[in-house]
Amino acid sequence: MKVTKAQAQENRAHIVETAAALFRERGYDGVGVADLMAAAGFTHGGFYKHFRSKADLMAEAAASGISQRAANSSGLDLTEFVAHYLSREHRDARGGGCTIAALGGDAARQSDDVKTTFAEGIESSMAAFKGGKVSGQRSHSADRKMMIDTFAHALGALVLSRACPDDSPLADEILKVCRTRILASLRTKKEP
Amino acid sequence: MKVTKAQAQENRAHIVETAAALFRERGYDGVGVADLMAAAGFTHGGFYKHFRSKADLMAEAAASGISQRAANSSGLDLTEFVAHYLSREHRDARGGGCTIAALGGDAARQSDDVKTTFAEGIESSMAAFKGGKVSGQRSHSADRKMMIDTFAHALGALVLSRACPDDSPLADEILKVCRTRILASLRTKKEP
DNA sequence: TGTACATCAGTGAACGCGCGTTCACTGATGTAC
DNA sequence: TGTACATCAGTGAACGCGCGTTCACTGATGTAC
Repeated sequence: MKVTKAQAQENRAHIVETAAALFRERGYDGVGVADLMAAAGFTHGGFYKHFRSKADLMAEAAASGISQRAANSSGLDLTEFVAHYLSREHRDARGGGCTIAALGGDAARQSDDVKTTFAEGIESSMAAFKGGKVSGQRSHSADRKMMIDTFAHALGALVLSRACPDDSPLADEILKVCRTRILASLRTKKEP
Repeated sequence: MKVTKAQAQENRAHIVETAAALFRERGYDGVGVADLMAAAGFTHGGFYKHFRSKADLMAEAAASGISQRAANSSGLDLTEFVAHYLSREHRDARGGGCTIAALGGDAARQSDDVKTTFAEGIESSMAAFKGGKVSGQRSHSADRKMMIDTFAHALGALVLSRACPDDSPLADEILKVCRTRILASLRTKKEP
């Protein structure tokens, strides 16, 4: 059962995307190679025709997940981004959501290979906003600082909210309080 | 080899504390029952004389880790807390640091039992500050909102910084930018 | 206070199981002539 | 264009290994008389 070169490449990409979603949902240790290949529609043996090891795929899936997300939000301004990022929908859809929020904690325990992927992902996510005008900030440096701060703030709110039980009032409270405050802070900075 | 009732209780507590630190360092899946018992100075068989299962211990270790941290920072005001929370020392000492930052992402994938422990931990951590005067906020509700927001913000900065490679300039930049901004924001709110 | 017995924290071998990885095999694709 | 052969993506059984958990056993502690 060989397959067209083009088809093989497509299959590979499909495995990476499936893996990215499953990893976000269940964590790196929560997804086995066999699980993953089955979810992508293959048997597990073929895995090693595409990847050297599971660790290899982890780095690649992280890169894919982050860049896909960056592409999705490239049209938005920071305000719109934050409003969606801290929505209940995003919080409850871990598999389809932000890779850094879903796996950042795990990344801290992974090899520098994976961590480098995350760092690059953070930079390129910020670059996606940098293209469009972010705000009325005076300098490039102030702009960058504001983005780092806003990302960290929103990420923390999402992680904290997700650590609470599913129907917990605290989970919603965190989301709402932080959304309001971040948006207010963005408004203040915009017209100083 | 039986042991005094008091000694047994002490041993149990020691296992929980050892587990809390190991889990923070390596994640729930990164620590085996045998590892853990060896680190605490025992053989693995005795584990089930103290705990029903590994999952049981996970919830208990989370509770222990969070409450210990809350006790440690009960003397500080929010400003001092944030300054330490976003220090390089805290970022690089995951095993001894904040349980929510280290395991919050993993908690999101655990049972509601563990999540409930985290939610209670968040509440009790805030209560530790509520005792001392947090700020010049007018109302109880504004006070609480400010604490939730500040916790989320600091947590996000820590998680984001830890997701970067060990000597990455970005890791330090995130910490510094967010520390400066959170402290500035606390100052603003204090004297309105 | 002293003796006999039950208790149970801790030991270490053993269990079944699922994991990441390897391997011989298949058969359509790609290539050489 | 047609034929013969090499390639290699995908299959599915098998591998060794470490995991969480169980179990028969030990012997000092706690208890009953």
